[in-house]
Amino acid sequence: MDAGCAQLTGQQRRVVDFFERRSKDGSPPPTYRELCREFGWGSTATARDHIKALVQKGVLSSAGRRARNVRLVNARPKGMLLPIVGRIVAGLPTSSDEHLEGEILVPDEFASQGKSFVLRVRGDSMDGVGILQDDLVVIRQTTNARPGNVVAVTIDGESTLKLLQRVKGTWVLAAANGRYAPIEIRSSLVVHGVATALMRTLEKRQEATVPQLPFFHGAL
Amino acid sequence: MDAGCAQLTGQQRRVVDFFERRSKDGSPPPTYRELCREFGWGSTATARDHIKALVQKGVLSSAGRRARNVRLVNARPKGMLLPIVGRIVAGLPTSSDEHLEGEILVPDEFASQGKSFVLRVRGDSMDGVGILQDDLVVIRQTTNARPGNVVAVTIDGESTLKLLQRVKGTWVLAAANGRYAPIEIRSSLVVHGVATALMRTLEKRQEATVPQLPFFHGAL
DNA sequence: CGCGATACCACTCATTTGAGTGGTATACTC
DNA sequence: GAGTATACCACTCAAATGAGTGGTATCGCG
Repeated sequence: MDAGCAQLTGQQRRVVDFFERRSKDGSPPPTYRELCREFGWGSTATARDHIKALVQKGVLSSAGRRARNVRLVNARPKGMLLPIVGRIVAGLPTSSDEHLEGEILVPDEFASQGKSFVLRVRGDSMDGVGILQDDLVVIRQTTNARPGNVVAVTIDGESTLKLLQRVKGTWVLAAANGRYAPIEIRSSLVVHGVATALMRTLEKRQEATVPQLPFFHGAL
Repeated sequence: MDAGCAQLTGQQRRVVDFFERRSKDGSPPPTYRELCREFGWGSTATARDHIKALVQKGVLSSAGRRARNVRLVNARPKGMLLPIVGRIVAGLPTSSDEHLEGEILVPDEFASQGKSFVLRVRGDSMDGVGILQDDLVVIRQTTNARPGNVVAVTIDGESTLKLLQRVKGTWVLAAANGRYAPIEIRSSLVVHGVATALMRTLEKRQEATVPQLPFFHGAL
């Protein structure tokens, strides 16, 4: 995948780094002249030579004679913004913005494929598998699920997370918690999708009067 | 914060949307002429008028006479790439790339301030508070911690997560799990930081022969 | 040594581009 | 009805820009 990257020369590496730095802080791609200024070159031909070489190596791409149209080939965002849903009302949760709490950036590893949304967990029915109240759970909208999956369902108007199980030939929705009885599948029920990932905030940030650890030995 | 956004006219809203679309797919900002082509305008003056109005309203920004230098004011990445550390060896975990597993994009909400890294959890010592084996925990590197925080520490060469507690005037590192005894603070010990967030993959994606749910009622 | 790749230079040129001038029409407000 | 903001137009122009030509120097390879 990154085969060509190893074959970059030192100077070429530095040029790509410059493109990456620009990309990160939101600046448009540099012009030949801006590259010259950055690297102290005296001729736009030098900049063009480097761009040409890097395009050849597949690191950059450009098309046609347009200003600032050189870009990094692998400039994927590595994540996607998904809506946070507080409660699933009915039907598609993303279409109605009734209980939308906002958006959150979910890493590609957690929601790469298919339409997904983020559900804020209510209740403690899943704490047996480490899913707690107020956790954010990424739900991939799908009609397929396998035993062992955590699924988001709406049962008789109320929406929760349940563990999908197969017991003696029948499908059962179970809470991962002794205090709730498993539900056999018969009532009016909507499956929204399968839980693919979980995100939780552990520490409320209050930087007020924080005590210094007395036993701290210094990590550097 | 978004006070000015409500005062955009319909057309202005459409222009900003175009900038956002371009920004998302990685294209450089449009030129006056590209805007004209997009909206069917016949004069670059029209494009300029709109840009000028939007800059005035604080939605866009531009500086000087340069090609494609108009950009969205709020085009933050909304997340940051943090290294995933498999095991903390000694000292600063991020400096040595010995046990680096890669990088992951962490939402701003989870690691907005201070230097942080991501630790992969080993062992079950924290499953009492919903932190399981193989979870990814965001650690904010700090020398400050409060009772109740989950901290990443290295004790006698081994690094784990512990619950920081204050018991009868002494500091104690406890596991959130009955099977481990709490550790009083005296031995050689390094605090790496405080756990601020948690991320977990719930479903291993295997799209092979997935059975259709027999009870599925159709969420569209 | 010749060959190719890298890494620069000076200089030119057609196009692209931002920015300006001046004008029209509509809508809303005071 | 005057004033102001929006939303467009035609036309112009200088600066910015990508791209080209031709040249130099270094380095490693066979």
